[in-house]
Amino acid sequence: MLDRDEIDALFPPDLPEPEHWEERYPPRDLPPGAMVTRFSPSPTGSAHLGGVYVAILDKDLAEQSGGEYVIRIEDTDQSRSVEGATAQFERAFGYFGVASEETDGGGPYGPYTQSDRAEIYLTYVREFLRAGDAYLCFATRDELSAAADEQRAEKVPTGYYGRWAIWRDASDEQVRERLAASDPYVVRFRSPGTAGRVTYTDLVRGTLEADANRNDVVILKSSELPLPLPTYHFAHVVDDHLMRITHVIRGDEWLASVPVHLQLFDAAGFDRIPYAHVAPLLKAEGSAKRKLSKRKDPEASVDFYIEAGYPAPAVVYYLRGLLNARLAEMPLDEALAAPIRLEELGVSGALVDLVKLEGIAADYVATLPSRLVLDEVLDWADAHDAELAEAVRAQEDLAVRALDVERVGVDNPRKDLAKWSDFRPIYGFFLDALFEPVRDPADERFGGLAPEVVQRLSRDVLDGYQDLTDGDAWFQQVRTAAERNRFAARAKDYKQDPDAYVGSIREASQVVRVLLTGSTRSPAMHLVANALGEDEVRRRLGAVLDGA
RNA sequence: GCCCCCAUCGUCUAGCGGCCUAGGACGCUGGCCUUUCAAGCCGGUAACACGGGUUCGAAUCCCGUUGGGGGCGCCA
Repeated sequence: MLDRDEIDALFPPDLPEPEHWEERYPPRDLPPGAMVTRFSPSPTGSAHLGGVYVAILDKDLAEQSGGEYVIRIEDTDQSRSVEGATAQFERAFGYFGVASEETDGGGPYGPYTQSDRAEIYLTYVREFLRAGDAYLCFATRDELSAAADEQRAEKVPTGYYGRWAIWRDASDEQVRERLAASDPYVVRFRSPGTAGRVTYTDLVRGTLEADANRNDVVILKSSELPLPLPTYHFAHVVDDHLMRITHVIRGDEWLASVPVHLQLFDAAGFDRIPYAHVAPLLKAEGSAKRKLSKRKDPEASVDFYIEAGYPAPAVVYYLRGLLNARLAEMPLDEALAAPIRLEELGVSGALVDLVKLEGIAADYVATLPSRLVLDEVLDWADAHDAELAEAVRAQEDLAVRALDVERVGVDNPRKDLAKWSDFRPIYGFFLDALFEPVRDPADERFGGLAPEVVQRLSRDVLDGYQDLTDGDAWFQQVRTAAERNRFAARAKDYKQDPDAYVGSIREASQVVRVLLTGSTRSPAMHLVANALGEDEVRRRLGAVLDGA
C-alpha cells in the first residue's frame, strides 16, 4: 500500500477531512418517524414518467411523515448530460407537483447537483485509499473486456475479482511506476471479497438474499477526466449519508447492486439506509411486457403528457392508483389527499394503460366549470397551439357557451374532453376561425345521401327557421323538413316500413349536424344552434346551397 | 454464461390455509334511455401459468418446470 503522503499527493492539498463534511451536514432535527427521501434523476434528456412515478412516492412519504423531500441531480456522467435537461425537469416536476424546496437554489444540504459536489467525494475516496479500502487500478478497457470474455468462456460470474483483479494486489513499485508515467487510473473499492450470501430487508419486497459482492467496483472515474467524479455507487453512499436520507427509494434495477452498496456503507463507517425498490412502469409489446422506454415509447416521456395537455391531477391520480391500488378505488380528491403506503406497493411492474388514463382524465375534466376548462385550454394552447389560442380569444364568450352545452345544469355532464388538445377537434367547430363550412352536397359525411336531397333538406330547414330554445320545438323544424323530403319522422316508422321512405329521421338529423358542426358527432343540436346564434346557423346551413 | 426478482380476468388488482362457485374497477360486449353522438342505468364476457408435494382442506405454504422482468459498465 502506498504511503499516506503518496496518497494525499494525489488530491488537492486543501481537501477537507471527513469531519468537515460531517459538521457541515449534521443530522437533521426532525420529529421521530420523519422520513427524508430523495428523488435523483439524471439529466440525460426529458424527464421519464417512471421518474415522476417514483417522485410522487418520495414526496408523499416525506410530507405525510413530517420529513423532507430532496431532489438531487445525478450528473456524474458528464458525457451523457444533455443541455437544458435540468430546466425541462423543473417544468415537468412543476407540472406534476413533485418539485422540491430542497434542491439547488435552496436547502441546507446542497449543492444538490453531483458535479458540484466533487470535492466531497474526493475526501471520502482519499479516506478509502488511506484505509486500504480502495486502490488505484491502471487496467485498460481492452484488458477489462478480455477478462470478461474469459469469464464468460469459463462460465463464471463476470467482474473485477480474483485473478482478474490485476491491480488489487499490485506492488507499490508497479503503482509508483505508472503514476510516474502519468498513466490514467481509476480508484476501485477493495471488496471484503468474502464468498457467501448476504441477506437484507427491502421495504417493498421483504427479506432478500444474494451472493455477497466480491467485485472491486470503480468508485472514482478516470484520472484523465477534467473533473474526476465518482460512480453512482459511491455517490449514492456519500450523498445519501451526508444528506441524511432515511429511506432510499429507487427503481428495482438497483436491486442487484445492493450487496455492493452495503459493503460501501460498512467500509465508509456509515449507517446503512433502508431501501425500497420500486417495480418499473411497463409497456406491452405484443404479448410481452417490457420496461417503458424513453427511446421507443413516446408515452414514457413526461413531455408526451404535457404536450397533449393531460390535466396533471388526472395523471397523478392514475399514477398513485398504480402505486397503491387502494387509491385507485377512491374518488380523485380523496385519493390525492390520502397517504401512499410503502408496504402496499406491488412487487411486479404495472403496464401503463393510456385508455384508462383517458377515462380518468375525462371524468376529471367533467367536474370542472366551463370557464376553468377554457382557462386551462388557453394556457395549453398558448404553448402548443397558437392558432387555437387566437381563435378562442376572438370568441371567448362563445367558447364558454360551447363548453356549457350539456355540461351545465345536467346530471351527467359530457365526458368528451380528456386532455386540452381535445378541445380543438371536439369544440373547434363553434369558432369561426376554425370552422370549415360544408359546401359540397356530395360530401361523404352526409352518409351517401343524394346531393339534391341534402340541398333540399337544408333549404327546407332554413325556410322559416327560428332560433327556438325549446329542444322539441327546435327539432320539430328538422322533423318537418325531413318529412317533406320523404324521411320517416320517427325512427320506429322507418323500421316498420323502410321502403316507404328515403331514410329515417336519423339520417336527416345527421345532415343538419354535419352542416352545423362539420362532424358526425356533437352535443345536442338545438343547444349547439342556440350557442351559435341564428345568423351563424343560417350561414352554415346555407353553405351547401352556394353552388346550387 | 452467471446472479437476482416476479407470476390471479385483456389491464390495474382483492385474496395473506376453510368465508372463493375467486370479488371489484377499467376495457370489451348486449340492452335500456335518446332526434344523433356521448353520458347515465341494467346485464354479459373473462383469470388463480404448469407439474409435484405438505394438509382433513391450497389461489394462498414448499420444491421443480415454464414464462416474464432486471442486473453482471469508468450508465445511472
